[in-house]
Amino acid sequence: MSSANSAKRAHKPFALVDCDNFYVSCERVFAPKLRNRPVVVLSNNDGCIISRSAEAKALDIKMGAPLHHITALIKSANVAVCSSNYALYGDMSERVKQTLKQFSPEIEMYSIDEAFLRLPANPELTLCASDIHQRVLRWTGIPVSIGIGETKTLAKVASRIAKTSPSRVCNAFEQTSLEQTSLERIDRDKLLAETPVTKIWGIGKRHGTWLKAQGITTALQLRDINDEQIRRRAGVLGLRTVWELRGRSCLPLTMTIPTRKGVTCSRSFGRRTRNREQLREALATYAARVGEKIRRDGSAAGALTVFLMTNRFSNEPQYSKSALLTINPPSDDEKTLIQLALAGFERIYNANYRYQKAGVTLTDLTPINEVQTDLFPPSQTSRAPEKRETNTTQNAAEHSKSLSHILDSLNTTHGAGTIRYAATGIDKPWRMRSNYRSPCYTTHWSDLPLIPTLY
DNA sequence: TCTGGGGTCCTAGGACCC
DNA sequence: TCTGGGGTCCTAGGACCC
Repeated sequence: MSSANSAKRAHKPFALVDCDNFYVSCERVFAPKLRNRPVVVLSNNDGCIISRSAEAKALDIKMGAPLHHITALIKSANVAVCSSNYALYGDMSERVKQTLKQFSPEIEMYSIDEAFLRLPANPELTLCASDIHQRVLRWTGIPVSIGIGETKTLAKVASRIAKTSPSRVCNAFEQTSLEQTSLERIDRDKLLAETPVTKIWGIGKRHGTWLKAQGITTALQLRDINDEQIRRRAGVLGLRTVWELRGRSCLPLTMTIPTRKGVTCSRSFGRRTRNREQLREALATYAARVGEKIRRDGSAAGALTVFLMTNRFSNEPQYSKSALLTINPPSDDEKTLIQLALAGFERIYNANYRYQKAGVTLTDLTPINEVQTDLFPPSQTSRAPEKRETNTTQNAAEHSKSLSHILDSLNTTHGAGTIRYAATGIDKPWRMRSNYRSPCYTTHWSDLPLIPTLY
C-alpha cells in the first residue's frame, strides 16, 4: 500500500508541542519539594486524579481514579496531593505560548497544555524541535514533548512517541525535497504500527471497540481501511482522521480563537442536597459566574439553560432535568441572568431527590454591540404618562447593566467575590471541596513566592 | 462518605406550526 | 385505496476532545 507516499505532501510540517504532566509540572515550578517524588493533581471538588507525575504513573495510579479509592497507596507511597489551581495553570500556559511564538507566528493553542505550530520547512527539523524543548524548559520551567508530521493527526501520533524518547522529540515528517540529515527520523509505517488505534486523536472508546472487532488494532491498519467502510461507521469525522493518517491534511491550523457557542458553569456539591435555598444559592452563583465570563468576552446571551442532577453512581432514585429560557433581548446583565436561572430552577426542582450537581449554561451568544434592540420599544408607541414609566424601566435596565460592569472591575481589582448579589449566598455550605490548593503564585500579589533571608 | 468541568458536534423523537 | 410534509423548537443522549 503506497497511499502514504502518494498522498499530496503538505508544504510545511505541523508540530505538536505537548506539556508533560502539565498541572503537576506547574505545581513543581514553584514548589521544588515536589520534584523527584510522586505527585498527583485532583479534579474540582478533589474528586479524582487528573494529572500525574512520572513517579505517580509508575505506581500505577490511573488517570481519572477517584481519590477515595487510592487513599492507602497515597499514604504508603508518600504521594503529594494537590487540588487543581486553574489560575496558576492558565497563567503558565500563557507563558508557554509566548515562548513558542518565538519559533513560529503560526500557532494554535489547542488546549491549556498543547499547541500546534506550523514550522518552516527546514532540513534540521529535529534540531529545531530540540531548541523549542530547551527554551520552553529554561524560560517557563515546563518540560514539553514535540511531535512533527505532515498533518495534525500525524504530529499527535509522533508526540505520543516523543514522550518516551530521551530527546522528547519525534520527527515523523517525510522530507523528500530536502536533505535529510537527522538520524532521528523515524520510519513512519513503523511508527503507525506501534500506535494502538485507540490512541489516535478522534478515535474514542466506541469506535475503537468497533475497529477492534473488524481486526483493526493499529494506526497503520486504520490508515489503510476502506474509505466507505469508515465513513459509514464514523461519519465524515472518522474519514478525515484516516486521510490525515495518510498525510493528507484536512485539519487546518486555526489561529483565530473561534467564537464560543456556549458557556457553562457547573459543579458537584461538597455533599448531596435537596435543600431549596442551598440549590438556589448555588445556581445564582453559577449564573453570576457565566455572566462574568461573557462580559469578559464582550458577549450577550440569548438563552440560558439551568440543570439539576442526582448522583449517577448512587443507588438513590435518579433525576436529571434541564430548563431552557430565552433572553429577549440578549443580555449580559448579572441580575437578569440570576433571576432567569432561579426561574428555571423553579420549573425543574423536585424536592423528592438529593442533588449532586447543578449548572447554568448560556448559549446563543452574540457580540454585545450587535444586539438587536427592540424595533418597537414601548416608549415610542405609548402615550405621555406611560412613556415616563417605560423610561424609568429602561433606565433601571441600563443602571443594572452598568452595575454588572462595576462589580466586575471591583472583583478584578480586589479579588473574586468582593462584591456580589446576596442571592449567591454567604456561607455556601454546598461549596466544592478544595483541601490541597496551592497558592496562586503568579496571579495574586499576596501569594507571591518569598525567598527566605539566609543570614 | 467518597467518582471533575468545560467544550463541540451529531442524532433523534415529539410537539407544534403552516 | 390509502393514512401530507417540511420546518423549528425542545429535550435528551451519544461520541469525542482536553
